[in-house]
Amino acid sequence: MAKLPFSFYLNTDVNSLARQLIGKMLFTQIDGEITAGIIVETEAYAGIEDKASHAYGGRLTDRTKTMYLKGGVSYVYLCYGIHNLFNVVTGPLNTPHAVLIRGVEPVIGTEIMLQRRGMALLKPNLTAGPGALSKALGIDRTFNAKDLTGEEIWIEDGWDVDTESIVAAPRVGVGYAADHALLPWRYYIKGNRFVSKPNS
DNA sequence: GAGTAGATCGGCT
DNA sequence: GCCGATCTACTCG
Repeated sequence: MAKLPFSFYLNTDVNSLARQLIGKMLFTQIDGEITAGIIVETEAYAGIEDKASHAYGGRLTDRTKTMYLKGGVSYVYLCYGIHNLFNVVTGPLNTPHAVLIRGVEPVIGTEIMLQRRGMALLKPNLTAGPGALSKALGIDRTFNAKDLTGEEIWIEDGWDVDTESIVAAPRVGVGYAADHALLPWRYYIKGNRFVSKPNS
């Protein structure tokens, strides 16, 4: 097992990258406690031309400026005032492409994840859904703009998922994006229990 | 099990 | 002021 190299994140094709991230292992280390899970669901957000993206039309604010960074850092932002959503920034500098991680399957530190979520039993909803997985892995806004090859959060190779097990479907919760809402830019492992609810 | 409301921050119209 | 890349708790059947 080795961390994915910096060059992995510089791919300019977000959709290709979103698909490649399926089956990878996402790690966090907080106060010496390591938790990790296999990525089973992602969504691609393609820069300034994607109406569902925060960077649509070149929008640049304190929050979204992270997306304009060089690939290989995290973009964590607050949604609905409550949930921290974790994205992987990809592509070269000033190309605001990002991949939203929507679901992981717990592998390492399951006890710690349960504790963070205040749950007693391991159920799929521990880490199914972007808000849920962030909380389980201990990701909050202090992880924004972190180097994904560092010591606090990183990604390694995980499962070998064959192409036929990866399904492409429309993205979730972006109905407002009009003609871009139906693009099949959501990817997930067919039949996996930790894929978020709507659809699957 | 399905449907609805509440939580609560950043960025628009 | 309203709505969003959401989740949970609470109601009613």
